[in-house]
Amino acid sequence: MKVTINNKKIEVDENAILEDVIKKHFKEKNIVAANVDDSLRDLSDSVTNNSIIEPITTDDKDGLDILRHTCAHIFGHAIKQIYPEVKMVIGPVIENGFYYDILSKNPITEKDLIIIENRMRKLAKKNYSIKREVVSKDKAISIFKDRKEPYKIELLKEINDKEIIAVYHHEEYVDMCRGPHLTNTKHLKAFKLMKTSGSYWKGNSENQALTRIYGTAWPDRDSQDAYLKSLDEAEKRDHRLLGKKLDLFHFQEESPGMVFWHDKGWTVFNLIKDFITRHLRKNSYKIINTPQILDKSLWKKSGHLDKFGDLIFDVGSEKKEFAIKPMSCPGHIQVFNQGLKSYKDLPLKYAEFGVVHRNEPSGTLHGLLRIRAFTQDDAHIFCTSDQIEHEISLLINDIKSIYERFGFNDLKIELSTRPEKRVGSEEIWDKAESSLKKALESNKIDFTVNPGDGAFYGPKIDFSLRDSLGRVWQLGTIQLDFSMPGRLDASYIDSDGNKEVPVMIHRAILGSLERFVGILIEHYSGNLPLWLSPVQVILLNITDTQSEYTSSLNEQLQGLGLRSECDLSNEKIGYKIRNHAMTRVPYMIIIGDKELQSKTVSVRDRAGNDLGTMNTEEFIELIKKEIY
RNA sequence: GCCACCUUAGCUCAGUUGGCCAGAGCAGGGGUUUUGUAAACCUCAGGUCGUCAGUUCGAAUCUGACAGGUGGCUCCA
Repeated sequence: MKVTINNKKIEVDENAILEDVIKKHFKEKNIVAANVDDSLRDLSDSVTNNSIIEPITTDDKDGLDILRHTCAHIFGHAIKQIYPEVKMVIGPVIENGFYYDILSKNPITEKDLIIIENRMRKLAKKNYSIKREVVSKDKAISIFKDRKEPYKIELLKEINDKEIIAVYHHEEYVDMCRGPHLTNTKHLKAFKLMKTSGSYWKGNSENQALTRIYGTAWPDRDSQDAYLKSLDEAEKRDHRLLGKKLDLFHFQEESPGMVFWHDKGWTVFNLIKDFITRHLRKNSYKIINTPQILDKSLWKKSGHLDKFGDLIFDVGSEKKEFAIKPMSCPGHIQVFNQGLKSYKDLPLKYAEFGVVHRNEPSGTLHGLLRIRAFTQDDAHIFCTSDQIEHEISLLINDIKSIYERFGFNDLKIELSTRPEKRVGSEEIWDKAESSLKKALESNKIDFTVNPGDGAFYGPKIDFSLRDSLGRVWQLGTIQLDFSMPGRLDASYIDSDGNKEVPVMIHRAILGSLERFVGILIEHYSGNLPLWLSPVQVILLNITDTQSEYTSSLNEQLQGLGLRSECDLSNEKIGYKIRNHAMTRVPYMIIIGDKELQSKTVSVRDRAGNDLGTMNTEEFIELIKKEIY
């Protein structure tokens, strides 16, 4: 029998298994599986004639996934030894580790995690062999019947009769898996159970509630430590923590999911809002404002009440039933409907910093990132179907340049198509989806398609960005709507004098301004760029002798429109520097007798760099340059 | 909304198997100090231990309900 290894034909014994062949030809110790003719195989598999064999190590993505998958099995092995009555559900690999869903009568607490983890460690240290066995579907069902694992049987029932079913024997524990898996537990050197969570059978909240245990696993201790350290780093950047430390905003229980903005946070919020407003003015948007509360009949007509009624806050008044607006679009159509519109008026762009309220389930709330009242940088473009492609092209480029201004260059763009719950005919959806696709393609944009993820009224393009920690945030959205204008009686007169229904494009660039502030805080770890810093310069005197000069400099800077403050308190300079560096003020100016005499300033930045002594004019030039 | 966990001074946290007036650091007030590049010193004040109910001679500590929060799940127009 012959196989190809390293581009060389090699003679091997009949009945040889992959492990034997690989061990003979490769020195690496962390080989966990094999790639045979471009498919992953267990090392215990037999060698097939004329195949091309490559080793897979824990340094490979596939090898690491195999290690993590086996780690999930070891978790199963351990928990069944400790709690034999637990039912195993599924245990897939995820980013950085794995999880296992189980059904347990008793809650699994953090103490249990320690106990289970210790048992896993003990099992891994035994360096036992993991045995793969290929079985028929009936055999597999009987195995899991004996083991009293109803969920495994349910999963088996869904598997095609012809598919190969493998079970893996971990001493007395048996799990089912497509594989491949480690052949020995000796490769499991670094793993940790992280947390528990609730989950549902098949991810459906109507189904049986299960317990999910998350774990992480790595080829060695160092890479695990690096991962755990990166989690700590992310925690330090948490916008909720920094929001408190930097005095930006707070939440309190009388208004769950709604922000109390403090002056510094509100300054950042308004700087972002002003920036977007300038963009709107430059691009012929009309900036409007519509009521917070509208009669429920309007929401009924728009279709929102039927689809999203649970998330709408109700308000009663006398005999009328109102709803607090969860979106601005119906309001914008009311403005459009005032006065007769001609095709010459199109495209007509209405923008609003609309404050919307959505009664999100309590469990979903998360700082500024998921709240119940937020401000959208929302706009609706009324246009003809011929104008769609051009308008979408403009938007795509606007969105990209705005993200870049805030320091985000790594974008991800997705096209979402028709969902199950939707309004409008199939023809309308076909047309809508194809115009979005054309706009993306003509701009040579890389995008992925997200089938079934569109809004109920039309398909959409979503813009996500990656922050400095590599996390992805969905922000902007462009949504085509061929339904709502008609439902709410919007129309224009075309060039032939006929009444036509306009197309509406919903678009948001930053999405929720509140959420965007949260993302910015985490991206910059609180060190906002100079143009967004609530306080840009802090002036510090050394002793009382310089207070007057310090105050007059402060007034001078404020007069130029800079956000500066001074700290004349009776404290040592080191103390003042520390305090203001911790609140992330970009520039500190230190003024002592030397500076007073020579009419100069001594400049320091928040990172601790001493920028030396300079004239006030030089300093002003320096920061003006940085602001833009 | 679902599962688990958390809630002690403005903030960050101690508080031993239930036991006299609940502790610390920082922040805050008062004083001393007039200070040169990331925390000067002294002193004072701060809390119905998330809320309500229960067990107990006695509850921050044990039990239950509720509220808010945290991590996920579901959801996210």
